[in-house]
Amino acid sequence: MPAKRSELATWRREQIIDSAMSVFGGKGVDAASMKDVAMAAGVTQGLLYHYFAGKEALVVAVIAERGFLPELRRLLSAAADRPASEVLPEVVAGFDKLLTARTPLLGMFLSGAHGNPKIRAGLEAVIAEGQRLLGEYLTARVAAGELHEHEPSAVAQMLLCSSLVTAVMGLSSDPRAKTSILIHGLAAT
Amino acid sequence: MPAKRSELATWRREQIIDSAMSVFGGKGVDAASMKDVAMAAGVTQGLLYHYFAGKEALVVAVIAERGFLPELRRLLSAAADRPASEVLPEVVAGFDKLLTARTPLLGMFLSGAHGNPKIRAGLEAVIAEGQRLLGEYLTARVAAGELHEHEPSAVAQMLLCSSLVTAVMGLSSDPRAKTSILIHGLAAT
Amino acid sequence: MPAKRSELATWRREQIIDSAMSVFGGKGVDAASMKDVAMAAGVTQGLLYHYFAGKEALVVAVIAERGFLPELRRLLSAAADRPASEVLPEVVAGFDKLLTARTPLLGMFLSGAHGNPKIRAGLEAVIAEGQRLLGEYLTARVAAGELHEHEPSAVAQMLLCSSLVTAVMGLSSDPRAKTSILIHGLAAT
Amino acid sequence: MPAKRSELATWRREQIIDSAMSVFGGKGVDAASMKDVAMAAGVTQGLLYHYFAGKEALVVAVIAERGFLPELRRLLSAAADRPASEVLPEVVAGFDKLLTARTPLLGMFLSGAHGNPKIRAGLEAVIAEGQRLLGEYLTARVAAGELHEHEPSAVAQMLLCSSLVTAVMGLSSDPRAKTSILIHGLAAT
DNA sequence: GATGAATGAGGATTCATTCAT
DNA sequence: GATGAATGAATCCTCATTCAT
Repeated sequence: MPAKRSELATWRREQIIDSAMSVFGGKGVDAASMKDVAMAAGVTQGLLYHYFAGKEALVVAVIAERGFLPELRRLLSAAADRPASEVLPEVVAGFDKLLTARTPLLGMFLSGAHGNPKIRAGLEAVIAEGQRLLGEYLTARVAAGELHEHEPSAVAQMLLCSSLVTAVMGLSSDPRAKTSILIHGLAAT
Repeated sequence: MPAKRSELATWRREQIIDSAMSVFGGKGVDAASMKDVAMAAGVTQGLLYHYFAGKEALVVAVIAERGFLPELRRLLSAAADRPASEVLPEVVAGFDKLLTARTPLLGMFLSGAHGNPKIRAGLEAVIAEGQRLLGEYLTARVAAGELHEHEPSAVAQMLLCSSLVTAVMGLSSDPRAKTSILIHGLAAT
Repeated sequence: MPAKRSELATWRREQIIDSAMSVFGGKGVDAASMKDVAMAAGVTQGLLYHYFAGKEALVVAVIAERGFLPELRRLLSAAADRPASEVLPEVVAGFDKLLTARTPLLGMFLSGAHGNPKIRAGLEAVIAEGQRLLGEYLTARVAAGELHEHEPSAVAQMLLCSSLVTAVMGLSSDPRAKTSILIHGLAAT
Repeated sequence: MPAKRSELATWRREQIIDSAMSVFGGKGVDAASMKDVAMAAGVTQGLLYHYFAGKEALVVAVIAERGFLPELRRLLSAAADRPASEVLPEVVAGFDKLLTARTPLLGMFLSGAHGNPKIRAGLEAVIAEGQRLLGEYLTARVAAGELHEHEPSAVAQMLLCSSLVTAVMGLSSDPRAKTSILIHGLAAT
């Protein structure tokens, strides 16, 4: 709780966003009321509207400022010259960790993606960017002669979507098994 | 609209369930009001409560009577003696079709899975059952010598989760590419 | 459950009235729904309206056909030539028993007396009649020289009202103590 | 309608409680809707829930803040050394006046005592306390030699219950007649 | 910056009643 | 006599939002 006025303001903002994320994530965006958020943040309802134009703006702020995208980019900026057998398990494990570390946000995506276009856009961005970045890496490995020609988006989908669903549903994911199968295939001999 | 009274009653029930599925799927379970459902079904709100105990009961009825489970079972009861290279693409394509054919239900799962335990249970059942059935088939193919030893649940997750997410998000899925990669692997040579 | 049609009809009527009395008494007239009554009677809602014009008519029927009035009259038709010291305790004890024996009806009076004029009328009738009958007896005893001149309605009120309230509230009543005090007075010597 | 904000708030609260008391008393607690209360108080329905958690909380507030108990206590704190022939008529007349002065509250008790445990508790408290206080006084008069040994609760019941019922039913009560009979008895000579 | 009183529309649900079968 | 499908109005309550203080 900083002393300076302007710092206190931004601190309050962050505090509200954090509370909003956990409340929205906990009960679902629709089911959560602004009163819930206000109480969780320890402020009055009125103050919420001092910092955010409304509920939707608060949702957007949570996605924009707590979204997975920046970390996802860093995670998938895999060194293009390291072998897939090393990089892929790392990437999948990292993505799993990223998702489970911020389950409330994932809950927001799950519950709000349908009705709220803003939330949906946030979810779509994550998937599209993940698919793109992972695809780039795979293409590079094909060029390097490690992997043979294939449809990179299919691999990206299989990897990222399974992480997404397992995180959302609380299932266990096994990055090593998945990547191993993908690289060596299932066929005998 | 049948003539006999008892038939009309069951017909009404079905009609309400269908309307509920599309309304819930369209706006999300939380955002959709019982009034919406009533109007979509062309009945009064009161009648909804003559057939269903409440909103939740209606949701449960939609899941129970329009759920993917029966068709999923039929779909995945793949002949254990046919090769994976044939069966897997069929299964994935079939699952894709099954999901996209009933997008409203998928929307319900997406929007309601978080807050409503009943919906979540329905979604979990679909995933668990799919994983189990597909796993059984793969194990049989390992025994038959077509595939080498592996973790079947990892394959099932990659296949089914990617179908799930692509259907939900309206992305395109390529069953043939996915299964081909899984069987032959990505590694060069 | 009699065989003949007309008997069955009257039997049903009684059955409905009994169920209505206990349901109305149990939850209060307002809080009890016609559905509650129908279920308690083991009939459909529709049939209720075959026998009674509506909820109010059912309430009136319960009061008219299960009311305290007939028994109250029999009870208070005390032999005018028997001494008050004998009659009064009998009467009060009898009234207490009458009230507690049909608590549901008492509950109806309590909960419905205010809003529903019909119920209120029923309650007023019981009180007025009790006051009148008891007053007559007391006047006779004054004439017989057993009691001195007094206001009979005051005695009736003290006796009957205390029975009413104690029955309603589930308190214990002591008829012998009350009547003894009334007859001999509280004053020392 | 005070100027300061905090005063206005408490004023509103009182105003709502008053309106609630008269509305609940007028139509009965069950029959009266929150809308009725809101209109009577000249506020919107929503505001009711700003001040009170719900209908029941409002009922409880009315009983707690407008109940008879405080005044009843003051009334029955009769000087233990004054003779019963003086005190008793005063007390009964005072109780009569107290009850008739706040008929709406009495109506609430009458109509709501059955279903609502909170209301019932309020009514029971009034009766129990009245019985206790009056009993204490009578015991003191026995000790003073004015009255002979007797069951005080029987006297209290006869006095208070008859006042209660006559007030509820709008009957006339004659405090002097009642107390005179109680003190001197009915028996001739 | 911060409060909380106030609003008005909308939510799920219940209910007495009717009527075709 | 009996059924139960159907109605529409009413009920309690919640919510996002505004604004004077």
